[in-house]
Order: sequence, then C-alpha cells, then structure tokens
Amino acid sequence: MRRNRSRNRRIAPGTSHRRLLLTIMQEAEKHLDAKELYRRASDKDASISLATVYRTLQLFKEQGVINEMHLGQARCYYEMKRSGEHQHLVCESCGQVIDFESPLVGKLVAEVQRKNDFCATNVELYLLGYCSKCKEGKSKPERPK
Amino acid sequence: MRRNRSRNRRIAPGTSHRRLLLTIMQEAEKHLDAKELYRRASDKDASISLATVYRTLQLFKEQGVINEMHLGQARCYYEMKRSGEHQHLVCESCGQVIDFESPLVGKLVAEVQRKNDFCATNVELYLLGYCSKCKEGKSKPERPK
DNA sequence: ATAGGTGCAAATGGTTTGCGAAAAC
DNA sequence: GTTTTCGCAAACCATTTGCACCTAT
Repeated sequence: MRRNRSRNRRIAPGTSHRRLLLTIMQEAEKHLDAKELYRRASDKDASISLATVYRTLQLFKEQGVINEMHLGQARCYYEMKRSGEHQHLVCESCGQVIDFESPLVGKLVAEVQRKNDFCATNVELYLLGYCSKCKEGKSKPERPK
Repeated sequence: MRRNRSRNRRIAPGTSHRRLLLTIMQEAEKHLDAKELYRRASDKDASISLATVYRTLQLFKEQGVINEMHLGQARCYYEMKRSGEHQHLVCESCGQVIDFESPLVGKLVAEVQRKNDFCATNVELYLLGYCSKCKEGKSKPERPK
C-alpha cells in the first residue's frame, strides 16, 4: 500500500515518533484532534512535541493515510482512512459524534461531478443537530432555530 | 419573518451599522468572509470596526438570518439564508466556489435523521476538487490523492 | 557527511473579549 | 436614565515556522 518510495520524504512511519503517532491513530476508537493525539503520544514518549504532531499529521494527510475533518468550528479532527466511507452527525448538545453512511452520498457525489464537470477529491459532509437523547430531554436547549 | 421580539437583543438591523452589514450581505453576489464584509462596510462607513462585524455576524447567525460555512480551512464564510438550499464545490486549484443543489441532499438528510433518530439543524456539505477548467489544464497539480 | 526530523519558542491569522465611551430607546 | 452597541486594543487558540541541534543513513 505504501506509495511514492521515490519522493523526498520518508514513508509514513519513518521514525519512532511517526510510528508512535500512526499507532495511536490506528488504535483510536474515534477521531482525534491534534491536542488529544499529542496528549496520548506524550504518555508514551514525553519527548515528543506538539509541532511534531502537527507536522506528522500534515504528512499523513499528504500521504492519504488519514482524513482531516472540520466538524463545526476551529480545530480539525483526524482519523485513519478506512475502507468504508462514512460521514458524521454532531450533537450540538452533548458533543457526541455519530458515524453514518449511506449509498446516497456516493450517488450525490457522482451526480454533482457529472452535472458540473467537477472532479471531487474530497467530500466534507456532516450534520449538526441533536441526538436521540438530547432532542428529548431538553425542551429545545438554546433555540436550535 | 422576524421572530423573538421578546428576547433581550434587538431585532437584526437595530442600528445603522447592522443595517449596513445586512444590506451588504443581501447584495453580495456570493458568500463573504468577515474581512471582506468589513472591507465593504468600511467603504460606506469608515467608522465601523472588525469587532462589530464579528459580533453582528454572530448575531445574524443566532437569528438564523445567515449561514456560516467552513469551506475548507481557517476562515468562515457567510451568506444570507435564501430559499433554495444549496451546497458548494470548492476548486482546490483556482479557489473558485461553485454552488450546486440536488434533491439527493434532502433525501439523504431525511434518511439519516430517520435511521439515527437524529434531529438535524444544519447541514454542512461541500466537495473539494478540481473544476472543469483546472482539471484539464493541469496534469494533476499536486497528487490530489 | 548529509538530508531529513525535531524541539523550542516565536510568529500567524482568524476570532473573541474586557472595558469605558457613545448611541439607542 | 437604562440598556445595548461599539471601537480599541489586548487576549485567545489552533496551527505554522525559523532556526539550531540531533539522528539515521
């Protein structure tokens, strides 16, 4: 699976730091942000720095090993690219992130590419709202509008 | 259309600054980021400050007058909420943003809500890739992966 | 020895905020 | 006269970068 052996930079896990970061990403039960990844990495190797985490995340992204997602606001989240493409539901109340997948996504992308003569390299799709628990308990937390 | 007359804050265009910002948003041919909105507002009223632009954008957002979008990275873009829901295609090469709409989006949202017992208040969907012009000219700019 | 990787601290850049002054009602 | 808004400058925060040192080859 590893490509571009010829490029200037080393293959993904070229150093112990990268290997560590890759392992953590692979074992992560969910997507992580840079800080959380840094936190987990620090537990195993206190010498690692946040800058390295960012640089490595950048590298993994370029290599297509991970996906970067902007679920809402400022910070980005990352997860390993796995077989099944999926999207996310973000609960605005409890913050929970739920995965989902639907064949409609593929259809939609295909249709859009065809109609607009566009070549998509990346799909960013998520729904903000309230999960089953939160939409009941709360009597409309804060005017979801 | 204006709701929540009872809330503490005034209805959207309560001051000349807000009125100005609202007008600019309405007349904008495309989505703007805070800086661009500030630029345009400054042309008409040099006394306005960036902070006011941000605070007003925040207000409009809460009131449901505008949509906030994160098309890719750091900064956010805003546009008036209009009748036709639509999504965006972002060309990674020329930066152009193309609107598109498809009934599949509605179907998808409906399906996801039903299957996950989720209540969506907001859909964020955009495709990154290459527009018709760019995907031809360039022989794959930088490994779109 | 040499290119690439890393830590550290400083720099960036978009967005937010505290505060006292000004405007709205 | 209160309440809300505003300008200003400082604060925030995620991310990026310059630079000198380190490390694997």
